[in-house]
Amino acid sequence: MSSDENKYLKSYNIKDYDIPLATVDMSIFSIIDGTLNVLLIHRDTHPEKGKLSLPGGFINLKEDQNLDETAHRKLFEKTGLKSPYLEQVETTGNATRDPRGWSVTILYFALLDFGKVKEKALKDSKWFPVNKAKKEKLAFDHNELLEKAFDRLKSRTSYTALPMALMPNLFTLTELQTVFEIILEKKLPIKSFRRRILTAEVVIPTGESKLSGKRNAQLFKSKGVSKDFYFQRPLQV
Amino acid sequence: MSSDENKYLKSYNIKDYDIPLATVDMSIFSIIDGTLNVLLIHRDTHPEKGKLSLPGGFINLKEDQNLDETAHRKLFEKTGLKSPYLEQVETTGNATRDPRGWSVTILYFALLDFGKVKEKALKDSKWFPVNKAKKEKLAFDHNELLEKAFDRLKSRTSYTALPMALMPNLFTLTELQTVFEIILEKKLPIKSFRRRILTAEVVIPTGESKLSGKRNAQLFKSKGVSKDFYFQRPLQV
DNA sequence: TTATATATTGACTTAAAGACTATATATAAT
DNA sequence: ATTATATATAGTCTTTAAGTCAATATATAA
Repeated sequence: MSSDENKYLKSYNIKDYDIPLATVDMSIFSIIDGTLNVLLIHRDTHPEKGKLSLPGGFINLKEDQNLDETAHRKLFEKTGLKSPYLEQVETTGNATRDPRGWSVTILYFALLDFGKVKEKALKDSKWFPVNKAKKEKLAFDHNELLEKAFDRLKSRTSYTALPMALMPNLFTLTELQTVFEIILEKKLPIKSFRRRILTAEVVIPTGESKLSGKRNAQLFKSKGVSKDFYFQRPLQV
Repeated sequence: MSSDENKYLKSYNIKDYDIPLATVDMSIFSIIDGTLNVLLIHRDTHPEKGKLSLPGGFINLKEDQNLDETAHRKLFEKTGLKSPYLEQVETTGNATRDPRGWSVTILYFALLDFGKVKEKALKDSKWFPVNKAKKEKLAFDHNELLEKAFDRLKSRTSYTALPMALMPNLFTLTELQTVFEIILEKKLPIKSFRRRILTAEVVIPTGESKLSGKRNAQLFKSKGVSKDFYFQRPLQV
């Protein structure tokens, strides 16, 4: 680095400039009782005090090395989970979304198995079925953010195996299909779904089958959920 | 708004907090002489003075109402164009990418017809073939940003008609196919490509055909490039 | 008039999804 | 034990859009 640049950096003070607020917000999804749920926070500080919002907050410049760490930190605070599926959705920034001024938020969504959630009884947070959450008047522009996150999840579900990240360690293909159907809000053809999952080899048969119901079903486990795996064709619309 | 919240907002001063820098960077692509090019800037200010970088910069809290406006403003400054195709790619934020401190950048890519570029002779900016740009040592983490933008363009090209945004007003199907091939870095089957474009009706025949070469080819114009149009199936890999 | 290059179309093949039917196997009722 | 019932699982035909390959059309140039 040149001494010239060094001089510049020494005299540089970020607070001499007008810059926007920057936050990370997230839609944390899980399946509870056959319904897609999202975690909402009851805000007990200004602004928008008293309203429900998506979990999120400021980047901690000391603790967070990067944005994903901010997201993971928030996620851990609210769920006690270290490594659920996490994906960045979109960044929204404008002059009006926050009464404190120009504000930018980086939106993530997370998928997790509700059975693994540690912090089930945090007083300020609560799981809402997505359809109910959509009807609430959320803080800031969080209704739009929730919609964007859900749309992204829905879209991904039509050509990836992401919903596996919502499943418990062991699951049947019927259970997996049901979760796909919950997200897509429509029924899928059984044979087609099974063939798709099986030929893609995104799932490992445990042999150790069996479960509830009438005829027992084979139990599978996920081979790992990757952002980069795509089925050859999307599900028909 | 409660008077309580009013009081909070009055006492709120963003400069009391540690917040990251926020910038918008963009990969502006166009086709020049049968090659995919990207616009780079010769930096004449600190930091990273003297290096090449993607165009971009700070959000202007006074002028820009939202992030897309920031991106459009930058784009206009560098190309003189008001409405090329613009799409947000991803946001990168960490403690190390900018020597001034924790920094967040929202990455966009733009596609435009080079023939429409007004500002062809800006002294600080220059078009580079993407393959050459990749080999340059760009400022900050802009090599990674360029790669992300290009990867996104490539991916989109396999299941959308986005590359139409790179075409002049009138073009033949062969010319369009060539642009797809340039981006995908591989040949495509002719018959298949034409059928795909034609049955999707993303293009309007002008009747007024004719052009260079041996046998004359029909001229088409774009029906408009939409982020939300998807072919039923992606191109085979 | 013929050669050549590029444009354009016809028609067969392939792959993965959808649709429908048949079979298998568990529990519960008789 | 036998039968009924529900769910799991597999077989197979159809459909659709892409890939493949070959044939035809129409400019320009020799």
